[in-house]
Amino acid sequence: MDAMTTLAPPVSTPALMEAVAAVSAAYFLDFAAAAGRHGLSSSQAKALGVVLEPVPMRALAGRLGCDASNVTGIVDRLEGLGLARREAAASDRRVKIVTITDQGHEVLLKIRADMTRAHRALDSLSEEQRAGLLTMCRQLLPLLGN
Amino acid sequence: MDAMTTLAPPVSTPALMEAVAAVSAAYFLDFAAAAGRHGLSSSQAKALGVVLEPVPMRALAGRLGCDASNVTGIVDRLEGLGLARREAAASDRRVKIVTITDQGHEVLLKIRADMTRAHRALDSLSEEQRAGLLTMCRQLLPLLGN
DNA sequence: TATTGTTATACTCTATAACTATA
DNA sequence: TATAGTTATAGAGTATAACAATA
Repeated sequence: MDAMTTLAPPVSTPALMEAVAAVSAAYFLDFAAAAGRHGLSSSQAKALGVVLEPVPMRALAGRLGCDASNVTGIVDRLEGLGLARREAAASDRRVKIVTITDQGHEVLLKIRADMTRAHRALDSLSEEQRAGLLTMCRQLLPLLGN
Repeated sequence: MDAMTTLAPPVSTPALMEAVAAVSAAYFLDFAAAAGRHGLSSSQAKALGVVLEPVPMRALAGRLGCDASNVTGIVDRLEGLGLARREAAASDRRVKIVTITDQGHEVLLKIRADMTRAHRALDSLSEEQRAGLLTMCRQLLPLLGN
């Protein structure tokens, strides 16, 4: 039994949610700003990260958490910028596979390298928030079958 | 200087970024879904959370990470739903203060309660979501000083 | 019949620029 | 002159519904 365990009491759910919200908000704003500096919307940049591995349009919608009809426009614009491309699937001719291009890969790496504020956001968490995240991880692990 | 501080030093690593990205994506999708169930967009719900304390329009824009011109429409819709209201500032007649209403407070609490339930409903997670959470916990735990 | 991707439609979010009323 | 909020505009994201091609 270490000191951390004794110091991390049953953290209230609100405190835990605050910690996650604080980190998430900082991360999202940072991500959107970094994408914008490289001429992409956050949705486009997020999609670019998903298609690092070739993904069907439908599955991409699932990963982005939006309806399939939206993916058409998002991939249209990425394709127009030369950052991704559609390819026909061999097994099912209804399916189109989205793949990142070399140029897209370069842009994605630049965006990720640009993200630094999220680091500082996590560093600047209050001790209660930090304890909340720690407790969350400890509670989730056994529930996830670990 | 207490034990918590020594045990949880500031950390900045690529693994940490991945963990933050995973938790942020999960949180955002959860938040947007919970807001939608109560008839609000994620921007509207986020704004509602900010104005728990009265906030000038300009400051609200800063907190939302968007241009001030957008806040007009967002608050218009919240006001139309009876969830927030504008009030004149006493010190500066150019300024309008946005405040949450009792009804808005109720809706916000329902949304947040909804998220807590969603986070706890691990059984309903997809395999992909489950894997993402597991990875996040494993990466975040040691970096938090455990 | 069911599924994949697309299109059409309508609403919201977003930034830019111009406007007003205050300071 | 500078600032707070609004309006006008245009581009992008979003869901719903309907459609053609394919399974």
